[in-house]
Amino acid sequence: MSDNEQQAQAADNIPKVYDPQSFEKKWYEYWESNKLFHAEVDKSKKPYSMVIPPPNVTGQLHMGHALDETLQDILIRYHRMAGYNTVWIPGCDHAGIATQAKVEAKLRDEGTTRYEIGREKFLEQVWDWKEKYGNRIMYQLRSIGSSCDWDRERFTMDEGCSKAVREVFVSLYEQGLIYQGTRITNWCPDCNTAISDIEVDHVTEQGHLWHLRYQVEGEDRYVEIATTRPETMFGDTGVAVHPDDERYKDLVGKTLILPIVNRRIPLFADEYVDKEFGTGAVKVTPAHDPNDFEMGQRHHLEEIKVIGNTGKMLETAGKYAGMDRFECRKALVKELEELGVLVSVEDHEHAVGHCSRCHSTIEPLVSKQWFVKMDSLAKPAIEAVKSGRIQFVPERFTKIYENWLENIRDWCISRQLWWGHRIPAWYCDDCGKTSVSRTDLTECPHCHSKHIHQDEDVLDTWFSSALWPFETLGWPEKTPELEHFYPTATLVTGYDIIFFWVARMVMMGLAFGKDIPFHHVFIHGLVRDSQGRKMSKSLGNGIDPVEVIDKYGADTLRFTLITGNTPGNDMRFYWERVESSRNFANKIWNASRYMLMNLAGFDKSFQPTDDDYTLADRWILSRYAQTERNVTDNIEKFELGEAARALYEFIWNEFCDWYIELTKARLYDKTEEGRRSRETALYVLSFVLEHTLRLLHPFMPFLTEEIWQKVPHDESVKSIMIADWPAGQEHFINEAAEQQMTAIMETIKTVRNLRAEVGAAPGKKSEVELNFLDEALRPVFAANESYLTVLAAAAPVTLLPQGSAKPENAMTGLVDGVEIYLPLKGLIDVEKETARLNKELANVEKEIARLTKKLGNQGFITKAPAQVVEGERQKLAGYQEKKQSIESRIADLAKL
RNA sequence: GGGGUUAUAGCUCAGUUGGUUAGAGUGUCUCGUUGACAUCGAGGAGGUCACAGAUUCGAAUUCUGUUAACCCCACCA
Repeated sequence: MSDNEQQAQAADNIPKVYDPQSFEKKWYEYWESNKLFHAEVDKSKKPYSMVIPPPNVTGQLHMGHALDETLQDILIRYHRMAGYNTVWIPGCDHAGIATQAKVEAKLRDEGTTRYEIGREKFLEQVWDWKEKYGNRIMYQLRSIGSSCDWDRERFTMDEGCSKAVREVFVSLYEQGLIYQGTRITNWCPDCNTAISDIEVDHVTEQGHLWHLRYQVEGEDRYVEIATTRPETMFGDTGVAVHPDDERYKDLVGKTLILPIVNRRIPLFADEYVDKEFGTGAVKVTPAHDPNDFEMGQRHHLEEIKVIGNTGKMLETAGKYAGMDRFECRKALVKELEELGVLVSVEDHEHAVGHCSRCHSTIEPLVSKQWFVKMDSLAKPAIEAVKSGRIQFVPERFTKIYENWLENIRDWCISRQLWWGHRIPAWYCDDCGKTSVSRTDLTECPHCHSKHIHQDEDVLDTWFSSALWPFETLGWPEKTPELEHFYPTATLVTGYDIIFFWVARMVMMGLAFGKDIPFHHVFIHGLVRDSQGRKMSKSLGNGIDPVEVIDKYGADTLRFTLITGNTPGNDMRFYWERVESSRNFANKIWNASRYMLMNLAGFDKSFQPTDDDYTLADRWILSRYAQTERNVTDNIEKFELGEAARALYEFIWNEFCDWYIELTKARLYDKTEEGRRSRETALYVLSFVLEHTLRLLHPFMPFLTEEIWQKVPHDESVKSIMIADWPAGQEHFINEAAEQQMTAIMETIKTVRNLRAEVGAAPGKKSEVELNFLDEALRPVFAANESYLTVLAAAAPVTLLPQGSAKPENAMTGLVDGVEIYLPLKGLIDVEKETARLNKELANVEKEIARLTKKLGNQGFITKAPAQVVEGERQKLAGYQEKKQSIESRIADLAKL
C-alpha cells in the first residue's frame, strides 16, 4: 500500500463523532514527556513568562481555576507558537488558615486537638496532609491542558520561598517597615487568630440599639447612652459626648457610675462623637472597639478586656465569666432591664464584621501583633499603575486598585497559627530585647544569653504569595531566570483577589524585585451557576470541572469558558453551552474527517497555480487570511472570546457550510480530467484546515493536536504546540473574490428561500432564470453556475440576455445586481406573490427613505468622510434598483 | 456613606476608536437521513438596543440624569 492509501484507510477508521476521551490523556503525556512545556533561558528570543496564581495546596479544581487556567494557557500557547521564550511557572500555596483548619478538623474527628499533640507533631501531620492531598490539584490542572513547566514547580513553603520570605521580613524590619505593636486588631474567635482588615467581610445585619442609663455620681441624674453591644459594658472606662453638645455641657468632667460593676468612669468630650446618633453619648470600651481604643489613647483610659480569645467572657465580666459573648448579651440585657438600667430598645441595622473564612463575628481585641507599614510601599505601587507601566485589563480595575492603595492602613501580618512561615523574631528572656534574623538564633545578639525563644506566630499566607513572581524565579539569588523572565508578562486572576494578592505583589515586586512584577494584569470574573448564583459548597450548586472534562472533554470546557462573556465580567455556566461547544468540536472533527477520507492519492507536493483556483478557493483563502489577522489581533488585545468567536464563525459558517460543500463535486470526481481540480481542492482544504488548526490550538489544544497529526504538515515539527503561529497570509486577501462570492451566496440563499416558500420538493430541482442588473456579474455566474445547482438545487440555470422579457409565472427574488426568477409550471398564486413582494417593497422603501434623508442632509454630505457618503450612495442606488424591479414585477403580476 | 458593573430576541450573551438592513448560541415553528457531521442541513418567526435628555450630519455605541438588579469598599456607638 502506498502512503496515501494507508492514510486513507486510517481515515476510514476515524470515528464518526468527536471522542475526547480517546486522545486527551495521550497528548498530554506526549507533550509532557517530550518536555514541550519546559523552557530554558534563551536570550535570543523575547521572553514571555507567567506565574500561576498558586491554588491552595489541599484544594480541588473548581470552575474558577478552570477559567483562570484556560485563559493563561491560551496566552502561553499563543506566545510559545509565536516564537517567544515562554515559561509558565506552576505551584501551590500552603494556605495557612485553610490548610490548618482542615487538619484541625481531622484531629477533632480523632478526638484530639493541636494543643494536645503539640506544635511539632501537629506540623508533621500538616506536612503529611500536604503530601497526601497536596498535589491533587496540580494533577487536575493537567487535565484541562495547562502547559506549565512542571520542572519548575514551586511551593510557597519550599526552601527557596522560605528563604525569600525571611529575607524580605528581615529587610523590611531593618528599614523600619515592619514593626511590632500592641493594638486593637480584628480577631476571629473561631480561627483563634488575628486577621487583616481585608479578611473581614462586613455584613449588614438587623440588630438592636439598647439605651442604657448610667448614673451621675452623687446626683440623681442619669446619662443615657446607646449601644449595639451591651456585653462590652464591663470594659467601659468612660462615656464620651461631643464638645459642642449643649445637652451634656454641664456634665463633662463629672463621674458616672457604671451599673452592676459600680466602677467610677469619667464623662468626657471628644470630637469623634456624632451628636445626631443615638443619644449623643457613647460608652467607651477601649479594649473592644477600634474607635473607643483611639479615644482611650487620647484620653488615657484604662483598657479592660472582658472578652477572651475564644469569644468567652472573662473574669472581668463578673458572674458572666466563661459565658459565650452572645449568651452573655442576652442574659445581661435581661438583668439590665430588671435593674431599670435599660431605658429602651430600638431596631438598628448595622454592618458587622465577619471572618471571611469561617464567617464568625469578628471580635476587635487588643493584642501584640506584627505590622507592615504601608505608606512608603504603596506609593510606588500606585505610581506604577498610574503611569501605565502596569496595565489592568479591563482598565476599570485600575481605579479600584488605586483607590484601595490610597486608603490603605498598615497590614497585620502575624497569625496565631502554626502552619506557615514562622516569624523570624527571637525574644531574650534576660535582657528582654527582640532580635530579627535571617538565620535561626541560639543566643541573644545583645546580651549573648542563651535564654531566648522564637516568636510563636506565623506570617499571613499572603505575605509569601506577595513574593511569588520573583521568588519562583530564584530570588534572592541572582539567577539567569530572574534576569531574563522578570518582570513577568501577564498576571491572570480574578477580581476578587486584587487587594489580597495583586496589590501586594506590586508593592513587594517594586521593593525587592526592583521592578514591576508584571506588565499586564488580566482580570476575569466569577463563574456562576445558571441562575447567576455564586457556586459554593454550602449551596451545593458547584459544578465540578473534572466532571465536565470527563463527559465532554477539556477542549469543550475551555471553549465554553472563554466564549459568551467579556473580560472582567462574571459568567453563567450552562450545560447547553457546553453542548454547543462540544458540537463545535464535533464539527471540526467531521470537517477534518471529510478531508482525510478524501486524501487518498493526493500528491503532497502538488502546488496549484493561480489558474487552478476556483472562485470558492480564492474566497476561502481570502476569508482565512482575514481570520488569521482577526484572531491574532484579538489575542494581542486580550479579547480571547472574540478571537474564539471569529474562529467559530469562520470554521462553521464559511469553511464547513460553504466551502466544503463546494468541494464535494470536485473531490468525488475521480476522472482524470477532474484530477487537477480535485488536487487543488485538497490542497486548499488542507492548507486552510492546517492553518486554522494552528490558530485554534491555544483554545482547543487536544483536538487540534489529534487532527493536526493526521493532516499534511511540516514533518520536522513534532507537535502543533510548537508549530509556528500562522502569519503572513495577507496576500490571499481578495476583495473581488469576496464580493463575487457574496453575490452568489446571496443568490443561493434567495433561491432556497423561494423554494421553501413554494414548498418545492426537496429532491426536485428548480428552474432558475437570472437577469443581471450588474453585467459584471454575468461572467462570474456563468463560470460558477454549478454552485447554484449544488447548493440551491437550481437547474437549469438560465442567464437571461440583456433586455429579455421576464417570465410571467415566476416567483421573484432580488439581490444586489441580480434579479432571480423561479418560473413555475402551474399558475403562481398571484395574490400571495403580490403580497410577498409588497412586503419586500415596503422594506426597501423604508431603507430608501432612510438613505434619502441621510443623503439629503447637507451636514452629512459635508462632514461625514467621503468614503462613508459614497458607501451610502451606493446602497441607495442598490435599493432604488431593487425598488424599480419589484414595482415592475408587481405591475406584471397585476396584468395576469 | 463612597465607588463600580449590568440593562440588546423567550433565555444566556456578543456587538473594541460613533456610519451594520443590530448579531450568535439556545429555545421555538416548517421542511429535510444514500458518502464529514441528526452532536447535522435548509428556511422562517422573534428586538422602540431600560427610560428621559444632551452632544453630533449621524448614537445600541459618547455625556448627563432617572429607574432596576448585582457587586466592592467603609471603625457612627
